[in-house]
Amino acid sequence: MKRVTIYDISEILNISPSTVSRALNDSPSVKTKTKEKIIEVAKQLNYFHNKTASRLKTGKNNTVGIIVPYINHSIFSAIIQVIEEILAPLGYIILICQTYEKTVNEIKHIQSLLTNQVECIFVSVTMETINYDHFKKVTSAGIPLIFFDRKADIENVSSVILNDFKSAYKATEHLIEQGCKRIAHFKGNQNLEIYRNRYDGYLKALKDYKIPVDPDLIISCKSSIEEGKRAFNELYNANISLDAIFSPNDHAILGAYQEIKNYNIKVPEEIALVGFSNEIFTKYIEIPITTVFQNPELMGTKAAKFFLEQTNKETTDITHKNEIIEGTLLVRASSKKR
Amino acid sequence: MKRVTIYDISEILNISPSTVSRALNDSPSVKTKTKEKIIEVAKQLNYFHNKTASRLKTGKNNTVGIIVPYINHSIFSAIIQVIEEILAPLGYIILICQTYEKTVNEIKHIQSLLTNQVECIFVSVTMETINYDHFKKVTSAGIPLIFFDRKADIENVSSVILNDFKSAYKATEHLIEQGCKRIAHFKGNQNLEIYRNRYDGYLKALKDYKIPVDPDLIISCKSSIEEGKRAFNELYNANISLDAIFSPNDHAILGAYQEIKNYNIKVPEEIALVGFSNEIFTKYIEIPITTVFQNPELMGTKAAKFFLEQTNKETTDITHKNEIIEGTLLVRASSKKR
DNA sequence: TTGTACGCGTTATCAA
DNA sequence: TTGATAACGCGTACAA
Repeated sequence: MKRVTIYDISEILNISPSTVSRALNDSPSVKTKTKEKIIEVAKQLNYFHNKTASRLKTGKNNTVGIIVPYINHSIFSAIIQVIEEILAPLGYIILICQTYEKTVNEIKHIQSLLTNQVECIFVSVTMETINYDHFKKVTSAGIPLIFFDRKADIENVSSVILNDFKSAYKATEHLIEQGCKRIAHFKGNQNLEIYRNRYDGYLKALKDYKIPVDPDLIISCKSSIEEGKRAFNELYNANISLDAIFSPNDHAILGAYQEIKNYNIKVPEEIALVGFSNEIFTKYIEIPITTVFQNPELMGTKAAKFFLEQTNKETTDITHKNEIIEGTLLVRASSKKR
Repeated sequence: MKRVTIYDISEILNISPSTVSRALNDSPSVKTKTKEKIIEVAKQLNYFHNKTASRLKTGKNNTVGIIVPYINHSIFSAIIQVIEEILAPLGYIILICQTYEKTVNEIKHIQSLLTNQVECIFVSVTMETINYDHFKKVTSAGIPLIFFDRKADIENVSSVILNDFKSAYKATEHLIEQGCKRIAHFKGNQNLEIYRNRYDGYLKALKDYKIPVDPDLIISCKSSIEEGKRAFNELYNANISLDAIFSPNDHAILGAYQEIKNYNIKVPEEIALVGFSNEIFTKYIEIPITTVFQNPELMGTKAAKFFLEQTNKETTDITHKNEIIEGTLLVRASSKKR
């Protein structure tokens, strides 16, 4: 099926294509009467503007790309939601890509977005990524690169991340204040800055309150219900005494909770629980779980704003902003011992 | 910043742009040696392919659009996830748009996707939409239009939806089998086919089991926790006796549950609850809620497959498929009386 | 195996 | 206010 072009319209009306183009762009230098005629015919022919051609000509693309590990994970979908909400009304098109935590996919998507001439790339890096060359390609092409939630440590980029260290510190401190002394930690993938920071926040709080760090209480654990079950069972079967668990994600703490319930151990009296992310189930579970609210809406808003500020600036030199958002500890029944 | 083009490469190497183009497209008719030289220089110049130009030239766009009410609602994000998973490896770019349940946004996005020359549009229509002219523009432009979860009743489209009627019937039947006789229904927005069908399924089950339909038990309710609370309180304050609630969404049943708990009414003994959608919290709540699993992964997969079948077909005539997926009733504690 | 020449659909520039 | 023309960057038929 042949698409209708401005030439088709111009031929029918016996006017030049340039006038048609002007009319359809609502240029003031076209007589209202001609404009009306043109729009009328365009409608009749079911014409629609070819943005591809217009992009090529003008160089203005009105497109941004977002790369996340999984778009259906609550924090990412919330952030994408907000970015779309802000940019779509301004005429931007949003391209989305998923990495599934694989660096190869990240590289492919960066490449693809560059060839698509996007005006900005928003990224939350994978757990795997240790080499940042693909990101450098973006900045050296002069395209704004904005990290959210998880960032790569490179020059000339903007970022909006959570104060993971402080949030984890507050979470651990809270457990200590509840009287807990044997606080286990489900240590996340240390490739990721966020998990390193959450781990460090945990360690620092223990140190500040002069609670010895027991390596037996620190167990590597991925972000899933199954992993949380496994991690708790390892501790349980090894007969390691503990009175609290701080998990850097909610899924693992949910898994642990289910096992704890199986063993008829009381929460929070015998074991207090704190998670991270404010997943919706933490609020509605039998014993609501204390967790850290990351404010993804604010993250998305800031990220979008950073882009708009950069792109609207007349000057060519790009300014970079790195913002750290404070997390909010939501204290719920799973940790309230006092 | 001026972007690097194949002309820049061709000048440096003193070869024609066409050879550069061929080399970069890995054409077999370019000597390996020249190819290598070209790729080398391209790398040095940080060249990347301009898909906009190539699209204009070839007419092949490799882009699809997805329009949903909210991308962060679990069913939609799950479906988008799967569509991306299937199409991205094939080289497709995914454009996403949110309507926020507003027809005006739907119209704007359809228009925008058309001007973006997408090869296919996947849509889940808003609750508001009653006029389908904007969808007809898509089909008359010869672009595949594929509905998922919620469809518009028009010609020449494909769709993948749930058997909402049967799922609601099964849900209601299950309550009846548990001995419930006064089953309330949180009637959803009847603009939406899915809510009409769920309502009809409820009515049909009552009828088949010869249980009188009591209008007092049918109360309009939107999909939110607050609305569920309101709806339950209306029933409660009006002193209407009931022994079960079937809600066509999980959020409202959660709201109702919270109020029921406040009143110290026993679930499921005094009131049995059934929701719809298998939101994650239904599984982990204190009393797990019986609900209908919609299998969004399957919906997304089918939708993507429909597109691929159409687009890979050599013939120009488009075939349309309308698939109805069966829901699965997940029976949990909130309705198990026997 | 490589080069020449043109066109995809639009818009910007200049002239009328 | 409108028209003619060139150009955006690429791909391809055709020629060499």
